[in-house]
Amino acid sequence: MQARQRILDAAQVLFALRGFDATSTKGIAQEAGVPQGLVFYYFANKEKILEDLVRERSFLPEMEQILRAAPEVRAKEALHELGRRFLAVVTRREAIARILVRESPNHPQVAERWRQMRESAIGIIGSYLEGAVERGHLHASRPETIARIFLYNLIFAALIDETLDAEQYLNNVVETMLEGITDSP
Amino acid sequence: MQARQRILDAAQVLFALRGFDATSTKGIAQEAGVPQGLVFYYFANKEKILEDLVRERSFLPEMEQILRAAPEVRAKEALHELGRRFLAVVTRREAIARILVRESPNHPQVAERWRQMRESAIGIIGSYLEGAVERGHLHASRPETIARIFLYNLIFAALIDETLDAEQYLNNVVETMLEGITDSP
Amino acid sequence: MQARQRILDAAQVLFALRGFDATSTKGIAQEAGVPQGLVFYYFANKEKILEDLVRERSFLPEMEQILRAAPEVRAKEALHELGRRFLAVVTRREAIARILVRESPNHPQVAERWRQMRESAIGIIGSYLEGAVERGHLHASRPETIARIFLYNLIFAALIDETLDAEQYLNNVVETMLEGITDSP
Amino acid sequence: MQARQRILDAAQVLFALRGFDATSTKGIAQEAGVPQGLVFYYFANKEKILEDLVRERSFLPEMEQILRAAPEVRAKEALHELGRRFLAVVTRREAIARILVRESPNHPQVAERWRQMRESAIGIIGSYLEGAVERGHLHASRPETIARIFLYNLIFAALIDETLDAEQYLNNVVETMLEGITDSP
DNA sequence: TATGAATGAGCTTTCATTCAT
DNA sequence: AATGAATGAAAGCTCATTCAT
Repeated sequence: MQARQRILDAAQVLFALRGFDATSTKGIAQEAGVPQGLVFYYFANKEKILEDLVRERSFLPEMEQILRAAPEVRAKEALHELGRRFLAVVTRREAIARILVRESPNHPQVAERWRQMRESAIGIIGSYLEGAVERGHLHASRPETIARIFLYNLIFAALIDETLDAEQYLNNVVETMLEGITDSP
Repeated sequence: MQARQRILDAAQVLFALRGFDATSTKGIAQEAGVPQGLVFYYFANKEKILEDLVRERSFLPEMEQILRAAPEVRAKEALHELGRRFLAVVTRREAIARILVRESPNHPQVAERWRQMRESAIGIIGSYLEGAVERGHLHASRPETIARIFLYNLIFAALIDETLDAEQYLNNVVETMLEGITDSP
Repeated sequence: MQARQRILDAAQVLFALRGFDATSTKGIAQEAGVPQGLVFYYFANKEKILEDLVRERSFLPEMEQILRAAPEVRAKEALHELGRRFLAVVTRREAIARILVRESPNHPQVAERWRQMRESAIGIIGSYLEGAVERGHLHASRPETIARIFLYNLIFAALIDETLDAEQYLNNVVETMLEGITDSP
Repeated sequence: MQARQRILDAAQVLFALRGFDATSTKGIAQEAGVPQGLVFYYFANKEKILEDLVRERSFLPEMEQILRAAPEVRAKEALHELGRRFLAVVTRREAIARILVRESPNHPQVAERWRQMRESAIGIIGSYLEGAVERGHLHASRPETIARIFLYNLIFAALIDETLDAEQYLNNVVETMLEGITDSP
């Protein structure tokens, strides 16, 4: 049963690094240090490795827990904090996060899980913003859209645009969003 | 010479649909209606098909031209317009756009071209915002970051999150960004 | 010990259905509802399952008993009766019969058992015909060849030509053989 | 294109010898003296090799031609002659004939072709017998059944019961059938 | 310039069998 | 006596690429 985890570990590393198609099951077995045949003892086929990987190791619960633990502070610090925590989770689970992003176009199950995670995060951040609005800490008429804009930028910075320094970009985004743009009359 | 274009057409469709790795050169030849051998007569190897594809068909010039043609109107309408035009270009060149997104992690040349396009768009949108600020149509202290936030959201809506209606989300984003969030004192 | 019989039951079904080569020991274990390893606890290898199957379950004794019980009646009715009984035995033990036919070319032990069964049946039917000739119920100069012709046709109808209705063909054969063909002088 | 015939030659030999399942495509390539990959250049999959083999090389036309050429002689000699010719064809095309017999249970297309051949032969032999009856050379009320009985025995002798000398058994069968059995009153 | 046959490495998967417990 | 994990050879098949013509 430990072998199964070693196979998942290896698949996680290789899928994140080279992508699903470019990773051979033989390569997974080697990286895991198990004989080739054992891969198919634990997983019916290569696709199932990916599915089990995202099912068993998606960090949805971890992310929800950490986002919900965001402190009740003024809006600016809270956005900073939520962003930092999200980036921290993504960094800690970077391999899975990259797999979710990369393999979504080809694997509906992965796409669905990835969507759930985004929507969950948006829901939590949006709820927080709503609360802040109700408590008068914040003026914002579309909290959910703000949450979405915020999250999409964090995902982009952390997982898509490799040239960005995510931490620093986060600061920019938070300050820019709070300052806002104002259409002059 | 027409055969070469047919091969690129076929590759464009199949790479966008299934990804580079999952597309066979035989499949490209069939889709293009040309004999197998011809693919390697025009392209040294499979990788070169992808490289030529993004080199010859990236829509950087088209995008720059259309973004620069944005009218000098009030900020809100201008953002709407820029967003609409960007979405229009991406929709018209959707296959290439998807290839840029999908294949970037595995192909540095693709990643670089994709980065250039993003940065170019951000530059143009940022310049516009700066102009608007200078002309007093807009209050904004970080025009480039605003442009980045704006563009990343459009890319996400158009190419990554399949569940979003890009057009409608654009409206939400524009209005939300212009309204802004205000950290209450 | 019951497990062993369950394994033989499963093997009998699957070998008859798909053939020996196309049946996996894992498939046998599943069909039998026993763990994989148990198959090799009871049988040294896959081949031995087949050998034990035809050794323990060939219906030679059953067939001999039922053929020998044929009543002493007029030749025509007796042939009908012998044929019907043979078809009944083959139908009741259809799986084994099909295995004998299918696997004979690849497994000498199976071929030998199958041959014994044919020869035994021919012997019994031939003896009966001889008796009938001696008692003057029948004119026939080569009883054994008649028995052979008769049996081969029944086997063909029951196990080889799937388009034939064995029961009806039996009637045709009996009547045709009794009528005979006569070379006109 | 010569390579394709060599592959079919090799498959014919090996399928007849060991059966379809026990023959590897690698083995076929080796026997044919071609690289492994070429097998799948000419045949989409292993099954298709078998299908093309029986489609292109079934000896239906050859058999029909040779059976139809049977001389107009007295019934006994004619049966001998038809039987000898059938055995000659089967002997000359023994590999294909064995493949038809062996692979019918697992491959419907093979079974169908094999059935067509049997029915065609029965039709031709039956027609001949009918003609002989009409010309008064023969007394027989069920020519088609006689043809069927006759053919099944030849097939059995030639392809199923390895212990029989087909030529000699043919003589036995012809004489026995012509003598007939007579149910004494 | 164009082509289809040829090539062999490598892929995913299956499988009979072994073995520690 | 019973079991499920482990093993590695071999299977069918795919594929990018080469090459003679």
